[in-house]
Amino acid sequence: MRPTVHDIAAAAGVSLATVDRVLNRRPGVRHVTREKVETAIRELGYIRDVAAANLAKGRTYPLVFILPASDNSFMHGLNAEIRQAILRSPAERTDIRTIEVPAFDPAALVSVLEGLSREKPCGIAMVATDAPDVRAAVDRLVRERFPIVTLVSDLTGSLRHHYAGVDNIAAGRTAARLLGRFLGARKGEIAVLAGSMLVRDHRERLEGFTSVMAEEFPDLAILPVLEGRDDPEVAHRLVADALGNAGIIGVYSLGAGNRGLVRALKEKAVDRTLTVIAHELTAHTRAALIDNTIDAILNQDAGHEVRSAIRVLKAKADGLAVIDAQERIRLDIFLKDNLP
Amino acid sequence: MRPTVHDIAAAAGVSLATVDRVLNRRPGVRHVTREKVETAIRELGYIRDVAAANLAKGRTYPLVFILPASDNSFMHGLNAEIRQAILRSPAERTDIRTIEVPAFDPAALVSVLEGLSREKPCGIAMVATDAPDVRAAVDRLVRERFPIVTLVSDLTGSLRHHYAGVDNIAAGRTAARLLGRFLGARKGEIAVLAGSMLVRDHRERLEGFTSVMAEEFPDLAILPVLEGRDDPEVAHRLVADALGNAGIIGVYSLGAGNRGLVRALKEKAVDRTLTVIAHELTAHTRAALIDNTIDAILNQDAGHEVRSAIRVLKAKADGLAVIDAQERIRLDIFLKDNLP
DNA sequence: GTTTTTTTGATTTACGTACATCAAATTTGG
DNA sequence: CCAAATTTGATGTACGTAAATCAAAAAAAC
Repeated sequence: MRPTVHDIAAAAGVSLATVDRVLNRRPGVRHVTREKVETAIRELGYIRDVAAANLAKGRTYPLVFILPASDNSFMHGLNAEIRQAILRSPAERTDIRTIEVPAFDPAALVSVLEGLSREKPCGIAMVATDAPDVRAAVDRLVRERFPIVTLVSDLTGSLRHHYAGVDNIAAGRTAARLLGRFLGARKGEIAVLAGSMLVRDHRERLEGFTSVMAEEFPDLAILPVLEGRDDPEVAHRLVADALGNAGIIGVYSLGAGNRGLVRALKEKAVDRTLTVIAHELTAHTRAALIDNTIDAILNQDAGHEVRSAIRVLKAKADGLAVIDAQERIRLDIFLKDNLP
Repeated sequence: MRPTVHDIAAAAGVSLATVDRVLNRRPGVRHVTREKVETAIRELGYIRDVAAANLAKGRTYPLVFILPASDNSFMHGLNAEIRQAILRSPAERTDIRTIEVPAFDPAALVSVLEGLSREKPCGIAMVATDAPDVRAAVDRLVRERFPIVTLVSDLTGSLRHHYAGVDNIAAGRTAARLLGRFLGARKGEIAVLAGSMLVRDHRERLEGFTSVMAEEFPDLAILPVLEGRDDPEVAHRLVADALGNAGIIGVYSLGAGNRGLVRALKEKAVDRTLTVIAHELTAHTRAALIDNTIDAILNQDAGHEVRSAIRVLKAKADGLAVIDAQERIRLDIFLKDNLP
């Protein structure tokens, strides 16, 4: 049988109350006594029964998710996954609240973060906007012992405990290699459609993409980036215009707004064999992959990201270890054959 | 606050004991009373606190993993992941035992399964060998209310509750499309290295591969399958021989034993531009991907499979729902850029 | 050595559920 | 209508931990 607090007390020759004081870092224990207890804990291999502890504490996990108010399929999906998680709240003892902040607005994000230090959630998940002020606010909260994970978009250089999202540089590199290999020995130009270069994940994807293109596919020239602001209408216009250029043989869409991209491709490129790689599996991109308008989709699974963020925050709140391999968010590559 | 059994008792106007009888399907409750309680449960939205229930029951989950005694990297990896899970046992209240059976030996597997119905584990995970006897044995255990999940290799047509593994037909199709697209417009022959056509997952991968090749890449001819028995030495000999054929421009290795494949490629194909797709990310295939000997690796994550199997078995044992999207084992596609 | 402070022990209640026991109430059969 | 059988209630203990109280013991300060 697994040892309990009683066994520890007996082994250390102290009372239950003292063991409790040590376990829960309560004051009033002499150093030598604390050592005795800790030795007993180590020797018996005691592990606190988290379920029993949470029961006794009546613990719940108030969590806050901070999301940008962006109107695109991916963010809608992310929201939906958080709602699913809220439905599971009773069973998971979580109490999840979402806060929407204007997208790409560091000041707004900072003020929300500052408000949180009064509210005392036991964990914060946030889609980070990359700015020095935000980094400072996050670091401050971490120092106040709030568990924080970044979601989808990271805040490198900050003290956040974990990042629940894909490696966007790797994603861009992968897109480049797929596109390059699919195009074989052909020469030509590549159009790149992004949302905005103000967003870190988009910048990173582009960075990864261009570096592999430059290193390994010198016959493919990358045209100036089209910034579609994740808006289908804007994306449509930009892509439609760009396709006037007959030298384009490939397209990489690294942001959202793919509905517009697909429409432009169907209107302007029926007679051409374009190779197209896009991000995020949505109803539109899925249909386009199936009808061969798109050749491959790179995806991050919003459901996994949300569940992982919750697991990590709970573990941090309890001071427990996380299974790193389990929490790595993988880059999904979908061809028409392995769609879920 | 979440309603408790006390609230249910009060709402239904019965005693705690009666609520308990209803909740735990104990006898001695009149039909009308049972209805009253069930109504109260529904109306208050009562959900049993599984942690408290397990605490009270002193519940553990004795689980059995049945694995083939195969000596290849993938099975070693799977074993390692199960050992990891065993290390987590105290925290997860599991009690995991593994049983090795001779590979590809339905009779041995059946006799192990029959032995289990006496041992009463609360769940069984097994790498299935595809045979009618096995199917029958599994169905028998399912009828005796044992939760059963198949691992890595499925047993379609049986009553198993869940399959923790990838869709191998989709994997084969994906391999074909990747290979076809990478080869572009080139014509030539494709060598296929398998472990054994007696294993269902290998048969399915081949089936998916050949069907996409036939449909979409008619210029590529598939040579007769080389059966390497997942053995590096055999694989090396077969591939080295096959590479005497100068018409070969691509290789698909759908089984294990890739160490031999890689060695053969390095010896015989230095001067040629072969496109190679292999299964399972191991130290050898990873190195080969990085040095461009292999172009893409398809992988199933053994850690995810094991953890998913455990989660599903526990949920089934408790009669709880599983999050389907979370338990879908995805096919990983690795290029050298998105290696973990 | 006495007082003050700090440390430790003993004990109790609580969390939400499971499960057992025994008595009381109700229903059923004859 | 009575006896037997069934159903229900009341109650207590247990699971492993948290957290509180108050008394007792030990250590530190004077």
